[in-house]
Amino acid sequence: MEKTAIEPTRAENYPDWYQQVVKAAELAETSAVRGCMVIKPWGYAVWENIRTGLDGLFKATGHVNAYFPLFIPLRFLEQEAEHVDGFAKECAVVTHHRLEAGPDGGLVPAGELEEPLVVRPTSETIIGETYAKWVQSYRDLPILVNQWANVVRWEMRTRMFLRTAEFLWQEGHTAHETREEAWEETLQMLEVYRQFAEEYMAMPVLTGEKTEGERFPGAVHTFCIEAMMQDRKALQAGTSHFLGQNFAKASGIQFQSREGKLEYAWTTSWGVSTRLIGGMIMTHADDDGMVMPPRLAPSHVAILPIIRKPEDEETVLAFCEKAAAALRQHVYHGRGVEVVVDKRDVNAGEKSWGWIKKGIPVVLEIGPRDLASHSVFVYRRDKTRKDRYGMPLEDFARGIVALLDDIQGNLLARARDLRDSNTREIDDMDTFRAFFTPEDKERPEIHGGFARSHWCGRADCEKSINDALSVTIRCIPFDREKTGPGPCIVCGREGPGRVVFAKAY
RNA sequence: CGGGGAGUAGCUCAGCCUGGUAGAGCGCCAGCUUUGGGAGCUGGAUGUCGCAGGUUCGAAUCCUGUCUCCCCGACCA
Repeated sequence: MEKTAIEPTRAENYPDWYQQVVKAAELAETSAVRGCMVIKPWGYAVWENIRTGLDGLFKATGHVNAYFPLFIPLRFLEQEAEHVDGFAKECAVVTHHRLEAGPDGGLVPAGELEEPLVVRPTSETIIGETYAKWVQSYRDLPILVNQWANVVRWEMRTRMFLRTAEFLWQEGHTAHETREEAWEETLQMLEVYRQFAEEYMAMPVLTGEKTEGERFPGAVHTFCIEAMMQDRKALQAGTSHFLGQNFAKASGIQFQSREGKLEYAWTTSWGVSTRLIGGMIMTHADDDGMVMPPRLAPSHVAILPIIRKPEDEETVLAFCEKAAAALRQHVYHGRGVEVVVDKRDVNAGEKSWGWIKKGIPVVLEIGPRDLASHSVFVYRRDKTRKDRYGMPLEDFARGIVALLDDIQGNLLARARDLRDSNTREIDDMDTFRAFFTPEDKERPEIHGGFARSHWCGRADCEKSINDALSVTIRCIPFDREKTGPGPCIVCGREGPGRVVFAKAY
């Protein structure tokens, strides 16, 4: 078997493989603070690209950015009962505003606050308070604001990018005059997420609604994009919430309507987080490390000068710079093609494996022999190292945008194949149970996937499956009705159509 | 927060059961060799053995506490 850059491989130990990829690709590392990670430059650049891409889509749909406080007065959180229940158990609370020298030389908190402040786990309440002031009349609506921020949820169990105590995200908060308008907004933003996931991340997603049990605390309806990872588990990659008038009532967002009556606004909220990076890793990375979809890759092309004799150095480097300059003239989806010429004085193998592990879409090797033929030696990250080929620089440069698009398309197609080939319609409990049970319980192999089965709509049936198999309903697809009615996989009562069951992150 | 595993050189880990004052491989540094690709040889540097107490003449090793990481569970983006 070929030696892989990442050990263990996905098949050997998926969770461990994931950790090793994060490390080997230099995306992030653990920090001195429990549950919090340091996002390293290569990983942060991915987040910057996610932000730029999404921000453009938000602006295109009429949204603007603003910033609200990190600290939320405790009483704000208390205003919406379900919301409190949902977040109370994972809040970091600030109770003091000063440090004083303690008896044994250390520092101790002093100056207790009259009212504790909660580090935002999400901002519905503080933004609601603000909107209440902004909104007087129907003329003040809609409010279409997004915030790029960090939030803190004191999680019991953390995992790099997928669940950390502090994470970066985007939260959109909108207020509308009518139910219909808020409803449309909720679905519009879900569609933005779907488009972003598929077109930018090359990560195919299902769209649909969450069941009551999986709903955002305080929301009336929660919609989601749901992706399948390479271990066939589901990842909730983004959510869009229709909040009805719940938060408007809690925060007092009222306005005088066209008829002169005082009414509560209809609000929505929607968000995606640095978890998307975890999704990208588990969708595309392989046993040699990260595989970056070109549209979000920090850099597109790494050029490795192959210098064997000192006298070749000058001419080879000059040709590498020439190649880089030629590539940089091309524009890839609104962004100049980004090229790194890796002149580091480390050995060639380590250098090229370094870029493979980082997942850069294309590696060019350029040595003395290429100078004469004016050509480059090309490796693309979505193919094997055996598929490398040489070609004239001019042709390569002319085709770079098409090449990146081809890689992007390949990654999406590959991910879609994996998902589709591991999605099954299942109509009886024995098959369902077998689908979600590993053959080797001591060392569970990769198994399961998405099961499209009938469900009667009762929380009891959902819960019994979760209790027995750790499988949950990931989403109720919008096209559910198309599959026709059928008997619930658990109780046999008729339901209106199939829903998607899976193990989840 | 419950169960399991682990923290020893930059990295991966051995040593711990049966206490005697720290090792290997990789990486790093130097020299030579090699030269279309994760190189070879020779030499060298590197550790308050996670942290704090305790037992002991003596602790990486035994005991207690504590912190962190990983896996499973409950909870969650």
